[in-house]
Amino acid sequence: MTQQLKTYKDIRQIVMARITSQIWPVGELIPNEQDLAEEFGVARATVNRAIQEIADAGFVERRRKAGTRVVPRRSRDAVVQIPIIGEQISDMGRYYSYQLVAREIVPVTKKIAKELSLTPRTPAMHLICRHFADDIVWQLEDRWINLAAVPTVKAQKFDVIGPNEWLVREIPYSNAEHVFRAATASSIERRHLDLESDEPVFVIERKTWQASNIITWVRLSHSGNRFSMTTRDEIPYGKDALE
Amino acid sequence: MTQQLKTYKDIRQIVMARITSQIWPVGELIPNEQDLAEEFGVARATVNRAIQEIADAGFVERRRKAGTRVVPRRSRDAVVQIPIIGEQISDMGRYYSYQLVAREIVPVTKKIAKELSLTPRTPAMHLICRHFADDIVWQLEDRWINLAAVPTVKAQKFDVIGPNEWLVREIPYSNAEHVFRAATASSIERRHLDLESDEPVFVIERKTWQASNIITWVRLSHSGNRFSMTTRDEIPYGKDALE
DNA sequence: CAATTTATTATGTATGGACATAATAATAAT
DNA sequence: ATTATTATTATGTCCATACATAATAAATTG
Repeated sequence: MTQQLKTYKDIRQIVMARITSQIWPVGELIPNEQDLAEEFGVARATVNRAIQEIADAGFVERRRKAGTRVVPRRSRDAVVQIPIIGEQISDMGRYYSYQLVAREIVPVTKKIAKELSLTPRTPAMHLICRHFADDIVWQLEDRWINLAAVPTVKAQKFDVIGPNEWLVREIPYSNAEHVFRAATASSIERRHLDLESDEPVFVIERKTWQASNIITWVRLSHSGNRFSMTTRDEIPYGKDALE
Repeated sequence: MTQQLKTYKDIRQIVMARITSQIWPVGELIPNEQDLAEEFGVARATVNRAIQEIADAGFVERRRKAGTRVVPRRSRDAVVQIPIIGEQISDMGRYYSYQLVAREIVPVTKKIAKELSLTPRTPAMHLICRHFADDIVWQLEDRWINLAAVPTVKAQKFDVIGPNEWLVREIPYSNAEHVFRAATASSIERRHLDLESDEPVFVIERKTWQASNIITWVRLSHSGNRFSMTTRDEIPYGKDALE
């Protein structure tokens, strides 16, 4: 009521509603910007902004001259938040603590050499840490750090702050690759994760790099019985015009 | 060379580089739009568009009057693609096939009643299917469909096309919640997934709904030894100006 | 009829100007 | 000194217009 003129958010919301309600079904061309601008009583630039964002979110495809088309719902994306471990545990309302199990500078194994793109037997820093939620082991961290990429790491003791926290502060912007898998627990994991017999582990492996320099590789293991990852993905642009 | 004037993508790229290279470090205010517009020789609207997108990607925070600030790298997001199973297997260059193991309309169990928000013992469609890659079982699908939300499902036999494919076509735009976990194989999974002894399973559970109507709940299980999920997350706006 | 050129069209991007809005700072009033 | 008012500032949004660009359709040519 208080609102007469339509904003680009209104238009984004209306267009999105027409797509999800299949007024404009999958495969269909939607009206061009000029027509929509007239319908809504706004400038073409305003319509353009609204539909651009919908296209960025992947619901329509736009091609010059051809127009804008509703695309079939592609493979679902699930945005998984890989949380900072301490924050995650605090958010659960539990007490977080950290323990350094091992810290050594040793030649890389063949597998790690490959992961870090180093020649075999180059020295690297190897760390093993445990992360607790209320005195229950929540995560076992098995990490290798490339000394050439992060020379300052040699001065770090990691006795009070964990390597992840330190690295995020030292190298805030890096690229990453994650692998998620279910695995049978290794002997190290059985020793440190306090597992029931035959309990599987949920493993997250992460490699991070910056401009082709591989910085670190880490394997994060969790009790299969106690750990899961959840994501909730809602169709965007639902009703933020009412905000 | 061929390019004299700066586009909003150029500016986005330059600003992003200054952030990742810590010329503008975490916590710092960056110059205001007017100043940047003058520096780059463009209109303020152009700078606005560039920085808006960087803000949407979560690298800076903008507040009126206060200005634009580089934010600390928050919890990592990993965008996991939950693929359409058939496409995923074809993309691996393998032959996809599908088998319906069971199809029945039965009262829901207590657990499923909760997942689908139904009163206990309401009838629902229960399906068990197997998805193969070159005659190896790749995925076991255990699905429940809410008959009230999708009445047309009763006419579907699912003998040649899988329920997921059918549902995506029937209800293209729905919200979803995913849970990923590592689990010990159940007897059904051992029977149908062709597992080694004590091999864990990688489980994806998905619930989908549309406007508060829960449509379906599904548990997708995979061999822990053969299955993993990978994501690669790169810092955006690196060099698309060179495209 | 096929191949090439030209016109048309929808989207993509930029501009300068305008006004709105939220947050802060400065000022005035109690 | 505290509180209420007013000014200032950076971002948020919109407009009308202009021109660029990619894709397609139409017209022309060999």
